[in-house]
Amino acid sequence: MEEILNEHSRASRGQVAGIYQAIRDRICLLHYPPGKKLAEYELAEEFAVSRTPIRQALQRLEYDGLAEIRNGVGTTVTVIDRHTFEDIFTFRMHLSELIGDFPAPAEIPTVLSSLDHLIDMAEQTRSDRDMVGFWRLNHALQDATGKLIGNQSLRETHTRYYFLACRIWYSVIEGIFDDQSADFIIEAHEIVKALKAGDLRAVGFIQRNHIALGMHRIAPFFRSE
Amino acid sequence: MEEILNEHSRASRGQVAGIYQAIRDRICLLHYPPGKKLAEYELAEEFAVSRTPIRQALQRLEYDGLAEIRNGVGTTVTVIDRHTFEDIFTFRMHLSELIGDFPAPAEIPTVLSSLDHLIDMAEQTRSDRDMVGFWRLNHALQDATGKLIGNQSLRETHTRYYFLACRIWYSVIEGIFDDQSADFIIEAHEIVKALKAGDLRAVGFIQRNHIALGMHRIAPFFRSE
DNA sequence: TCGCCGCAAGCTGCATACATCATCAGCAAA
DNA sequence: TTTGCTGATGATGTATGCAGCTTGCGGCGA
Repeated sequence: MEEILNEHSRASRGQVAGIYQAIRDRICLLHYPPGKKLAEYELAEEFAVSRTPIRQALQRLEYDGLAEIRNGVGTTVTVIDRHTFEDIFTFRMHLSELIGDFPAPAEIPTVLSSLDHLIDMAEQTRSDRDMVGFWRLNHALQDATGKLIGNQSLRETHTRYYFLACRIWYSVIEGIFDDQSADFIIEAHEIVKALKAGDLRAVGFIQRNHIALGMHRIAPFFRSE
Repeated sequence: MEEILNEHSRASRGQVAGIYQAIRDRICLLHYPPGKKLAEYELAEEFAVSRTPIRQALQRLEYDGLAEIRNGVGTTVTVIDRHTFEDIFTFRMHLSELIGDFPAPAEIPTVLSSLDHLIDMAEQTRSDRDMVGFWRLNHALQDATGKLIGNQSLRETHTRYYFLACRIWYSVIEGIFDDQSADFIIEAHEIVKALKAGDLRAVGFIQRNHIALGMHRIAPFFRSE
């Protein structure tokens, strides 16, 4: 399988960042499902580097809560139980509510144009049932709304827990794709409307409601497990 | 100079955690002031390990936002400007407000007894003008309130940004010790009262108000710089 | 005297070898 | 049959040497 993001092509400086991102994306896309063993030596061979930068990337992933390193045993992708799942989604809902408390730092027209583009692509991936494309659009939406957050700490945390959460809904995306992609487009449209009205607080609430929708949509899959 | 927390005494297992904690505490206590160079080789010699575990600890500190690693230059303690300072404190205020939204996971009586003990010690450090002791009590209060947070993600974030913030007020503690220590004791008492009344939401608001007080107390020091 | 170029020193980034730990299969004794 | 020991195995943890980057100083030329 090809790389989702061909980031680890740059040669000397900052290999770790690219490797980290590549592995993180694989985890989020369930190419590396929960419980999957992440052997340092194998990854080192694949990325054509030594174990050292791989270890750095894995340690960052552990710090993110995406991987678990046990001495003498190995590194595995973390398994998320229902309780943790609800914790993360609930927390993200609260975070989104805070967005409106800070003035937007980015230029609104720039964000609006990227949102327009994003909506167009979303219509396409929806009709194509392109899961990976849809997943990347979620990244893009996350990126766009992140630019509207006027508090650096909130923005960091917002991003951090997005990456913890995105792989969860991706694990059940097959069963909820129609609803989820429809809501995605609605969400993007609503955000555009809110932005045009200059109502940043509404953006946060729209996102919060959307996270809640996703949470209730995913929850049944956890109960059945 | 002796270690503040003698954590790096344990031999084989998890050296990194102890080293990380030791360096973090030094940064928070301004033993390593902003801009201070953290040379891997020196630290390796001091902790009697190789550069490898030192590098791990420094990378975690960088991820925390406490250190900055630049290739070919060195690792330095980050400098916090006024804007970042306000971002962090404001965000922490919002986080504290969320505490009341989740049921307390810990047993209240346990927390209450540790708070009682904490108040006694606070009176002592206040009359002794014991800055380091006071700093450790802040850690303890952070720990105690952390046990009241019923959402793991919120708890993690709460702790994370505490460590980013605590070194800031410590840098000006000399000028505000009397006010700060007095408020600390008041805060602890108020939290005890709120807990006895079963009003967890009040705990969050008390903490929020206290963070705001600290923020306004520290802000003038930034303006003069 | 001023400015530019190049080299050298010091630091982090990376690769590699070795140490240590956790696990389990296999065997022997109760 | 069960239990407990033991050695092999494969993983991560650590030490160390070298490569590459950044910076500053000194020398050289205008």
